[in-house]
Amino acid sequence: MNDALQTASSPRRIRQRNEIAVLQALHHFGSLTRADLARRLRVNRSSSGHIIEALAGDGLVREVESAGRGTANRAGRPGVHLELVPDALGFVGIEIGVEHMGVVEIDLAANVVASEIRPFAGASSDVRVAASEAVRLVLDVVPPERLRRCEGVGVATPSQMDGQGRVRLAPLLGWREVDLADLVRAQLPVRVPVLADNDANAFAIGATYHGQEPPSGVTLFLVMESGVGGGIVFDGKLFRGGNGVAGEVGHLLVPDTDGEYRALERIVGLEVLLDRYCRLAGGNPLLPDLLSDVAAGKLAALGVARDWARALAFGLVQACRIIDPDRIVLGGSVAALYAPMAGHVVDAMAALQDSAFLLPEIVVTELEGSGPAFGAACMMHQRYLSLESQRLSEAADDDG
Amino acid sequence: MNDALQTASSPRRIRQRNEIAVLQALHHFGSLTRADLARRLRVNRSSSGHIIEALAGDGLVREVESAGRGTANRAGRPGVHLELVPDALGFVGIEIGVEHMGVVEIDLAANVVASEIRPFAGASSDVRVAASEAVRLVLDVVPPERLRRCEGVGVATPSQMDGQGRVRLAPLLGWREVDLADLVRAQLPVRVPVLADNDANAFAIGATYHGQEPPSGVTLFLVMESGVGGGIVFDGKLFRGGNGVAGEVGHLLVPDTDGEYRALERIVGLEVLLDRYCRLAGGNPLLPDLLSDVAAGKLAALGVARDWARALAFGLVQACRIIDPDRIVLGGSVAALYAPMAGHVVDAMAALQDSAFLLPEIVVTELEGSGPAFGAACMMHQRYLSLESQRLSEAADDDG
DNA sequence: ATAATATGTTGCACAAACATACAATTCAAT
DNA sequence: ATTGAATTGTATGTTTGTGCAACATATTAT
Repeated sequence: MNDALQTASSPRRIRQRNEIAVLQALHHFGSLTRADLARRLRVNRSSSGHIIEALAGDGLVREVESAGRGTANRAGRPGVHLELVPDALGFVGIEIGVEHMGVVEIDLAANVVASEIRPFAGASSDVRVAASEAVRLVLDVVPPERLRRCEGVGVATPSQMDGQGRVRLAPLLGWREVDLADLVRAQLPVRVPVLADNDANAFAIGATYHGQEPPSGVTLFLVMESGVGGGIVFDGKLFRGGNGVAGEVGHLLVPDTDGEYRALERIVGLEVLLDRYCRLAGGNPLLPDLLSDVAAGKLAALGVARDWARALAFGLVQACRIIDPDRIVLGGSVAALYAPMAGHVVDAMAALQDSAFLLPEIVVTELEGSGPAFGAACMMHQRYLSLESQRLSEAADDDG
Repeated sequence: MNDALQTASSPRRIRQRNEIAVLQALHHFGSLTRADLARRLRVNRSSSGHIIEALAGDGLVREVESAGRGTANRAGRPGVHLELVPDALGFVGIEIGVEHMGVVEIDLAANVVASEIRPFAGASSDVRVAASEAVRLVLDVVPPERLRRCEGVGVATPSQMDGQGRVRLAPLLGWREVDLADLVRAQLPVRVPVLADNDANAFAIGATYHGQEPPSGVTLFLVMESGVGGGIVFDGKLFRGGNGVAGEVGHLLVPDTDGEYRALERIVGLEVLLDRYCRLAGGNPLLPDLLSDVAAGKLAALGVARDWARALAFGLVQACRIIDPDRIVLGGSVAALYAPMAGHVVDAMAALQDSAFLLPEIVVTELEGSGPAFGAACMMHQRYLSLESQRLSEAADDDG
């Protein structure tokens, strides 16, 4: 992060780089032959073989047993397909939320191997308590032998982080200026890299990890619950901004129905939404009620939903002018309202912006288990596949 | 741009990479010794020497004659300072504007060696005419022997570009779907890389090039004239967005004094600003008139300026929520209004945003000559110092 | 003057990729 | 069925570029 500009190559770091490129390629494309890899990485076939040999020796890569005969439709000797060894390594993600705490463990192939969610009174807990609770949950979920293979622990919290992963301010948890990663690291029985990040950022990375396509372009990610968080993913990597708080779409100023400007999350957030519907329709509706009423075409529900759509559209248009995403991904429980209102949102966006601009594709993700925890694990997975830790740590740093 | 993810290293490409790292370091820090470079690039002193030897052989780097005795305040043999050979190479930037056309030539040290601005009826000219006019201007300004050393030509226009440098739409020039770079390339008598880009983007890169500090963080750049363009620079590189139209701050929706929201550039743009002042104060004021009236404390002028400041602040706050810049740079003639209104803008921003967010530093640049043309030249300079062209082109591409 | 410290250069070793050749394996055509 | 073309994986030797250690050099401090 600090030497973003000038990176020099050393004689054996070149191999490190190529091994990582192979791991990345295998991760994104599932299974490739040595010759495929040689073409893709622009190296000689023999070099590809050497690199694979080293990775196989480390147990990270293996040959696919019987790849099926479907591949051999071309003349020439068919190549042997290679794949990552899923359980060679593991990565753990922790989400510390306001009401719950979640842990997800993924393997080298980014498959979820274990996960659990547990109630936790985050709003009234000290940071140290939260950290030790989180570590206990990890130890409960991840057996010791898999923990030994763990190559990274990520912690996601609803908080503003500085660039170095310290918590600057977490109003929902009542924390400020704490090195959460350090606390967790100290409690863990194994010595692994621990990083903390914003939950929306983690969620964003997790959402891009599902698809197997090699990440490219700019994706704006929104998590809509009580608040509205956001993250920007650029060519598969997080765009954090100068102070680590980029993508705060929920704090965009958007005109409300009364003409006043408010933060977007104070218009389209869960509580506000239900509160408004309650005022029109009475009762004590929950989100599923609103959704079914919208589906049933009830006027009050449609009115609330239309206002929601208009505010969301305004915020999205603003964000599009700044970062020009080619994809917007909506997550969180409130995102379920998008499906019936998609037409309204798109129409409102088109009406609000200059016709010369393109509208990005907008999709909704279904969030399973703990999205931020999964994302936090993915961030460590991504980190492992990008020139850190691993064998590079064997070189002793003796720089002042 | 396409292989953003997997890059592999070859055995002699490592040298290429290190040579570029040396050139970058010398560019950013002006003059360094071989030992300085070795430390900074984390290579051995002997390797540093070899790399310098090769670069000196190519005439790109030379030893500084007499560095003055100020350096030798430390024990030990003093190092020999090295510097880029400024006139070893050149880069040309062209701006094709609505009313004028500009050319700037810079050298390897990014110093301006030649520049000229010429009137040009861009709004009523065909693309081909514009391209050949631009090339003629280049040939007039850059003597043949320097053109032979040219390593890149950049073209900046007020237009939406796609990711590959094609003009998608240029309403001010009446163009659409043209490969401008290709047209210019075909007319040039020498074979050099030619790239086209948005003028605000070019301006942004040019503005970051002035300071000698190594670029880091996120900078939002605004050019305020009749319209308001913008660019985002992230660790010294442009953030273009998914479709190449990121940073369009001028199209942000901002509440006007009448409560309606409009595109920012339709509130703070030059013509609108003067028009409003005219309505209040009468006459036919120009920008300097408004500026001096503001300085003199005339109420009408102050009122217009305050409205301007409020709208600008709103737009900036919105942009900050999305990309979280640590620096905002204002350019263009209208930026002169910022200095007297800085307090108002900052206060308005602070009032509009959550107190948890930091306010970025806001500065104003003085624009000399043709900013976009200079920036376009800088973009080619930057490209040369970043793993393209140069000796890498000697490898024949035989990939399908 | 001598010691200490830092720089630049030189000779040698090593790592890793490249180039080429060759065996292996499949499809297509005679 | 046999041959030929195409493609993969591996083994040879070569080239390149860096790291390491030693040394001469140049300057400051004692």
